[in-house]
Amino acid sequence: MTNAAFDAVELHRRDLRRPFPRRFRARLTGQTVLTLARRAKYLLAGLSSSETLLMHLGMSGSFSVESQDALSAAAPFEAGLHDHVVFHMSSGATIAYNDPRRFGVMDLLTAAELATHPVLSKLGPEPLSPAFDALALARACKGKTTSLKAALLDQRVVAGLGNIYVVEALHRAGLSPQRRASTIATPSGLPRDAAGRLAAAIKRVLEEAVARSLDADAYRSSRFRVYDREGERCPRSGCSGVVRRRAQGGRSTFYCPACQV
DNA sequence: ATTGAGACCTGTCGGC
DNA sequence: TGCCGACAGGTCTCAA
Repeated sequence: MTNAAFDAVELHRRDLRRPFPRRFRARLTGQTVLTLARRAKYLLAGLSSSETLLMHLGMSGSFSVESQDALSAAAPFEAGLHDHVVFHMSSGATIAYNDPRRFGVMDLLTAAELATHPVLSKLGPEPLSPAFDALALARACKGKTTSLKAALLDQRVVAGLGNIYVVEALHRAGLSPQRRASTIATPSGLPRDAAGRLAAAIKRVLEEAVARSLDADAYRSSRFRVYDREGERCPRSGCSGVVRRRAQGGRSTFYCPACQV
């Protein structure tokens, strides 16, 4: 959608998780999208005004795109339930943001606000980038008394991991979700073996997820190795453990007590 | 500063 | 069938 401009913007509420910024429609209308990027779980659209449209899908947000030829004067776009924002683009496309739980976010940031953003500016490395490795992970976990599970969900340690992929990566690495984060590093922040295994497991889990997401059938039918598999046999070859579930920080953790140490 | 618990919302699913 | 509680892939805030 780069190079398309916002011809019109419909706003059907004044807030999602937070209020929309002041003059949201006026500031967006007429602007051209020059760049599209992702950082952690945020989407960033760079605008011709040099502002940035920041978007987050929360838990239940989604975008749908209707092309020009799917719509007509006789049957124009009609916002459905939970279609909170609708973008009418100069390309003819209509883009609707739907979000039943409204945990999503949209904001408009000036270049200065983007650079100093209290969340964005503190995000950790992208897990699939070379900057994320055993050393980076060890440094970030050094001295942390919290659990490995909580540390990996902390977007300042590594950016973009959510509950499922943290659970999957910890199983892949053979590390207990309850284990103290500091134990994967030496006191000076150098990586122990566990840090290398964990960094590699995170990359592998995400690479596989990306590959699956490119195949609609594989994606729909896909399940995970331990997530949502309470009571099933541990999938690790040679392990005869049973997957357990427990609450950690209010969210479900799935793990094998036999092979995750 | 760090940490853990609770809050924010609506929809869906399983059990009675 | 309908009702009810538990739970959902994410942050943020607050209190210790």
